[in-house]
This record gives sequence, C-alpha cells and structure tokens, in this order.
Amino acid sequence: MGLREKKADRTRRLLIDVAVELFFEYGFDQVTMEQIAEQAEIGTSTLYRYFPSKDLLLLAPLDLEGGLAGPLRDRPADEPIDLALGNAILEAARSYDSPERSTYILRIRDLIDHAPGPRARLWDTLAQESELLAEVIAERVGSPEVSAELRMTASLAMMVLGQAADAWRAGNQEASAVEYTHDALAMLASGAAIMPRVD
Amino acid sequence: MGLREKKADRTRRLLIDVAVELFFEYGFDQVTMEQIAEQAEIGTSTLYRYFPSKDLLLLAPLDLEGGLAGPLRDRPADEPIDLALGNAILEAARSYDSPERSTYILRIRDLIDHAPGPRARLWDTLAQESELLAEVIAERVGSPEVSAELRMTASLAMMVLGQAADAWRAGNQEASAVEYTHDALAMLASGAAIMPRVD
DNA sequence: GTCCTATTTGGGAGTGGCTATGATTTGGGA
DNA sequence: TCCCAAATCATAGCCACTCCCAAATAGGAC
Repeated sequence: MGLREKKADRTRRLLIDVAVELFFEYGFDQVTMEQIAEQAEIGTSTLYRYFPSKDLLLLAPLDLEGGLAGPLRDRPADEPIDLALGNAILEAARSYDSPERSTYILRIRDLIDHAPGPRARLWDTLAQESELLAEVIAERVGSPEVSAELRMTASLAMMVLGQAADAWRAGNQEASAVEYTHDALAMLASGAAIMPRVD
Repeated sequence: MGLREKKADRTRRLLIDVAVELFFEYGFDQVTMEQIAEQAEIGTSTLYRYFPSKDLLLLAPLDLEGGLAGPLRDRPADEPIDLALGNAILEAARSYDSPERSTYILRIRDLIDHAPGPRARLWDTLAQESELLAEVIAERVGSPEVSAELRMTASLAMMVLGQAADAWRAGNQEASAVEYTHDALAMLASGAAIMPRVD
C-alpha cells in the first residue's frame, strides 16, 4: 500500500469522525456538507470525492461491507453450510460486543432511524449485502449459479441478523447482541416463529 | 365522501399518470417536478402538497399500502394463522395477475431499480409494511404486544413475497406471479432453502 | 342567491445536496 | 531534478424541497 492510499485512508477516517461528531451535536439535517468540509479543513468538492452523498457519510461508520459474507468466508471449509451460516451470523453480531463500540453504533442507528434518507439507504445497502452473501454461499456449496433457493437462504440469514439487532436495541441491551442473535436463530429452528404455508 | 375528497382523489391519480408517463418517456432523473406540475396544469407547490417527494411519485403506482396486512385481515377468522398467512401472500401475488397490470408494474420496478432514491425508499416502505403486518398478526393471534417472534414471522412473510417477485421478474414471467409465489412458499416448507442454525 | 370562512391553490424567494468543469497543486517515479 | 498523473479546490449551476403569504375556491349558514 503506497503513501497515497495511506493518506486517502486517513482522510477518509477523519471525515467520518468529523461528520459523526457534528451529527451527534446538531442532528443530521442541521449539518451541511459545507460545514463538514470546513471543519475537516478540506474543500467541499473533495469531500464529495470521498463520499458521494451525505447519507453514506452516516452509514460509513457502521462498516457494513461484507458484514456477513466476510465471516462466512472465514468459516472452515468442511463445516456444513447451515452451521457455517449460523456461526457467521454470530460472528457478525460479536463485532458489537465491546461496550464503547456498541454505544457508538447505537447512537448512529438512532440518527439513521430519524432521518428518512439514510434509513432508506441502509435497507438498500443491506439488500446488496444479501446478494453478495448469496454469491458467497453459492461458491461455498459449489453451485455454478445463484439459484432462488440460495437467494432465499441469504435473505433469511440477513433477516435473522436484522431481527436480532432490533430486539437487542429494543431490549435496552440487557443482554449482549450475541445472546439476542442466538435467540433469533433458536426461534427459527424451534418453529417459535410461525412459518407461512399452504395446504 | 364529500366533493372535496373526490376532487383530491382525481387530482392524485392524474398526477401519478402524468408523472409515470413522463418517467417512462424520459427516465426518472430527466424529469423535473416542475415539468410534471406543468404537464398536469397545477402549481409546483400544489404538486408537493400531494406528494412530498419525487420518489413517492414513482412508488405510488405500486400501491403498496396494506399489500399483505389487508389480505390477511380478509382471511376467515377460524383459519390457522400459518395458512392464513400463506393464503394472504398468494392473494397479494394475485394482484399482479392481469397482463396489463403486470407489465405496467414491471416497467415501474425497472425504473425504480435504476434510480437509487426510489429504490431505497421502496425498501423503507416495505419495512414499514412488515411492522404493520406484525401488528395485524398480533391482533389475529390475540397477542397483546408485538413480540420478537411475531416480528420475525412478519419479516419472513415479506421476504417470501419479495423473493417470489424477484424470481418472477428474473424468469421473464414464464409462469404467473402466483406460481412463483407458490414455489417460494414450498421452498420454505420443504427446507430447500437452507436454514442457518447453531449446534 | 349571498355571504362567510376554512381549505386549497399558487407564486416567489431561499436553502442545500449534488454535478460538471477547469485551474492549481502535489506527490511519486524516472 | 524533472515530469506526469492524480488529488485538490473554487466556481457556476441544476433541481429537490421548504417557507411564507396572497389569491381563489368550495361548502355551509342564512
């Protein structure tokens, strides 16, 4: 990694920090892109080079890219796919375990929930993640194409993680995110969640 | 329903028609709100009274409100909840059955897919629908509160419908939307879709 | 029919997200 | 040390969206 990339990375992180700080202080809508640029001491156009939209500036700290696909890739190759998926989901939840990180994430999710733009963008990003996950699953089970079944599997996994996160947030973090995720997985396996069916 | 509401309804439909026609002709980005207002012969501010955002103008024709919650409410009260849900999902899919309506919807979904704003807004709307569905389910099973299990059930149902719609679109409508939906439900019941689990 | 009033409509000004362009600077390799 | 490619930045401009206030309009009271 050359010097150029290193500097770009540092600038990127700085921009996120500055932006989030301002968002926390004044609220998402009340902060303009110009203010962020000024605070970070760069030009407004440059800010847009790093983040093509204000929404992404609020989503960036969540670090969603490969959130599930990555952990799945890291599972041992001989693990059955359903277990690998379950463990990947738990692993993804583990990244919220540290207290500082989790309060940080929660504050950001709060901002996102109250701003229609970023909130909508979040779903969109997760949908892309689901597609990526489906591809990784296909690769793992040796399927040449991403079938409807695999897409549903990926979607199911994303849903479990999302529901666990919601329950964790709603429960005021009485238990850890991992425990809520464990519960959500159990819910699916035990049939506690009703499955739609036809006769 | 008074005269005032009737006129408002007519205006609303007119606006959607005019907007969609322009979107089809020139593409979502290439059409300004001013053009739509002008074409519909109303003021721009008035247009914003009817549709608070351009995105919603493209989502409106999909008529998503209560898409699943409504059909579920219409199921007989003595039907077991899982069957009621499955049938509600099929019923929702049935609204795409007529050839004219389905091609119309498909063209709109195409536009949505290529415009980041409306696409993101769509997910957000579906998330709200999921929450609404969870409430209807809770009411039906006599649960005083919307539990995590019910939320997951609702989310599951929304997912099945969404996956079915995707498969239908990807399959170039060789079969009807209802058949694809039936397949998606079967996938879930038969275990063809892999379920994440832990040991 | 004719006021009267609440609601709807519409215009105009302004904000801010975002894009396009082109000039200037900067940093890394030869 | 020079050169070229990439990064930075200012400027101008578009358009979605908001605010505010004046004008029109429709429905009810008499």
